[in-house]
Amino acid sequence: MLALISAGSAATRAEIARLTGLARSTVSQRVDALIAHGFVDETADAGSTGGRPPRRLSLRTREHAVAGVDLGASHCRVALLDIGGSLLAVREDPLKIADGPRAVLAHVDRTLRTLLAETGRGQHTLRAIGVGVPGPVEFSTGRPVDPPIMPGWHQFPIPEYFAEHYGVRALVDNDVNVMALAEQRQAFPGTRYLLYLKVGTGIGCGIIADGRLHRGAQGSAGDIGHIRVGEREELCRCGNSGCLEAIAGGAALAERLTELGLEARSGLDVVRLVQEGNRDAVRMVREAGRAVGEVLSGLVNFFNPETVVVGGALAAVHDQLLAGVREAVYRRSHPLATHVLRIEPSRTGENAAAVGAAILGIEHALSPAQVDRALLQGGLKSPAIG
Amino acid sequence: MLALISAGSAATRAEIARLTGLARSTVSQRVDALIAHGFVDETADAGSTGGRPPRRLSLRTREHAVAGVDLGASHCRVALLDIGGSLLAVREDPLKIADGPRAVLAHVDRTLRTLLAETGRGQHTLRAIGVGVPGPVEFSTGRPVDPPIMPGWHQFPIPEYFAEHYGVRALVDNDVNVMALAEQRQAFPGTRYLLYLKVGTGIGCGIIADGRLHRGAQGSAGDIGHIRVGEREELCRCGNSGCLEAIAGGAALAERLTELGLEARSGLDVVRLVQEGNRDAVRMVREAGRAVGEVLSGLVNFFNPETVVVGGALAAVHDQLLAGVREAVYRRSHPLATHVLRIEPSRTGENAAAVGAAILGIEHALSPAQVDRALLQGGLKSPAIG
DNA sequence: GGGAGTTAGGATGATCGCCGAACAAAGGTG
DNA sequence: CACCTTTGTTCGGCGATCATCCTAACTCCC
Repeated sequence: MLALISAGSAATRAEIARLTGLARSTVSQRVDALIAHGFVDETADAGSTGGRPPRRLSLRTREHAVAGVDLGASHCRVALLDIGGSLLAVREDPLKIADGPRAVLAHVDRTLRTLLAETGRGQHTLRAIGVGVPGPVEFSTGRPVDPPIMPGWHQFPIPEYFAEHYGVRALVDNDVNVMALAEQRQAFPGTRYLLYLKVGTGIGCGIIADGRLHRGAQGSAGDIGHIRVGEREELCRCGNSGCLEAIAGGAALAERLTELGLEARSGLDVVRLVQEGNRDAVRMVREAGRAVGEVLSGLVNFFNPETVVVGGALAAVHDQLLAGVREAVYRRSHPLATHVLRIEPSRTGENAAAVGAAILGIEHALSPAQVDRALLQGGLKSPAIG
Repeated sequence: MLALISAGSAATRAEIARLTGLARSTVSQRVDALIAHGFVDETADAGSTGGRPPRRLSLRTREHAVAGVDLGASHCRVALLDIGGSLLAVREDPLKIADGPRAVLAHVDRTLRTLLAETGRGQHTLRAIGVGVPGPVEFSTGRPVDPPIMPGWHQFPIPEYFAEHYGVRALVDNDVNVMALAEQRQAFPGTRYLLYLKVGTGIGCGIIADGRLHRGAQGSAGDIGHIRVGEREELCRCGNSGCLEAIAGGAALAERLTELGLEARSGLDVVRLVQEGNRDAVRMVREAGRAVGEVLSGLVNFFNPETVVVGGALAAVHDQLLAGVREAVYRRSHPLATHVLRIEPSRTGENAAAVGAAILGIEHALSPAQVDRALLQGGLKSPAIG
């Protein structure tokens, strides 16, 4: 009872009927229920096309908000979206994730309350929370699993924390996964097979297969930072050598530029140098692109995606990076797989992870099961009917 | 109206009710319909457990057969299975696929009629045909797409051929895909994420994600034979160098053994030499295993499967091959991904592709949509009722 | 060997979701 | 102003499912 959430993309009763194939009467019945329970609003009439003008339906965005939390190694970004997917407010603060879950989540809690207050939304309008973390997570329980850069977070029950404070479900996933989700849902809605490559300090990959996130058996899918490139011997912090991350990761590039006597502590510095036209930095980024492309060419053959999106800090200089990536991929991958393949820079920008996390929350809140549950419970703040 | 096909795994009415959560009355009603239309048989009572003994239900295997066709570069294997998945008969003949679709399909047609006759099944009992071919296929239309070793097959409408001759749907897929399907359905039924690695003349990979075949955007997923290994420079027939297939494929190994003065024309000869204890051959297979493992370790990080199955001609010497594969994978892959990872030799044997193709047919024939259609059409040869 | 208890399967009336047809509303068009 | 088009609503009906009750068939134990 509810494929009708297509109202998310705006529709009238008659349109829904045509799209879903349901009888107009049935659609009316269900829409009435949704209106009565405060999920949907009837806005003004739209123009007629020769007959009675339809009444437009829209999600009641004012009363249904969702939060997206992007936790990085040294930052914390919280976004507030309405259930229709519009960004209402964002805030980023520097914050060491190594401070541990209690401190970090308390900060998120404070920030979220501030954002709710600033946008004039009551706490009771929050429907779900999505969280992206920089490490492996068991999605079903929302607990990090041995995350290397998140000391103290192993098995910490993040969803329980938010359930206590807000009484809503929290969905926790790897940050690269939610970025892939944001990119696919917002920039490439028709694409069913998409890879999101994040080239930042480290290198990771979010996988959309058949329109859904692929997390793999243990939820560690997409961990491509430690795939070996060629016969190279660069030492990696993982203990192996020749890892993609140790060759093309932002941290590795910065380190090598420092050895050349340049001022570079992180991937951002590398980007700055490239933008300033430093030839060593440009060469190095292009080289990194080739290394990424070499690994990617294998993944393209294996996975056969329609679209590869390259994001992360280094994607800011995508002219240089993508040139190397494309070069390697088109040289090595099978023509059938590259024939219609698109390799493009990310379009979602710095809010990608926070928005992606929020999308996780939105899709949960709008899932048939959740909506059914809400309807059965007599709605939320239903003006009429119980 | 029909999750009940679990009868495939044998069940009684009461069991079905418990498993599906449906009311016992509802189950009875639907089972009656299936019996009336000849899909299901009521066999003898089973032992009681303290109450009325249940009546066992089983698919009416005598009246519902499915064919699986395995087309190789130089062989053609046709298998006849009943709808329950039991192998009734197989036949393999040498046959050059390069003879073109007309000649090959005519041969399949003759073989299939022979098998039906030999097993005493009428042609009208055939419900579907699955076909595995050694090249890329657009699954939805069942047409090969620029298959390199199948001259004359490009865009040939295989399903139409069988629709004409038998009036049933034919499902055509890449041979590695159907082998992966056979392995997952028969040997690892609980595994949701599985890779099937075929190491034969060439090297390919079938992918099961979330329990279903992953074919990718253009249906070319799993084409890993031309992923580059290290910095090696072996020339490959694809025009590139360092391809996995050119290093570890059976054809490449045979060629190199020939250069050493040994008698080896194909992967089978390599296997024979290894079994005879030839040290060069053993070393070479182990080396090939390491090359395969190096590529596989990347795929394991990326895809995070539960199980990797190694099949194909060279898997006959899996002691040597798997040793190399495991060595490379456990050295290079992330612990989280390899923690519960199993790397095992294929269990399905030489009938894998034919049986997998037949499974494709069985699952089609038992899909709710197909069963509904059959029920609406008044059954097939229903003894009573119309 | 005959009840008591247990489990399987069948029959019946009620309920729920959905559909189709008729109808009312609201606007165009000549 | 009559007539058409399109939208949305009302209402009776149909089919699938469920809960309940009932019968069948068997075990176990006194």
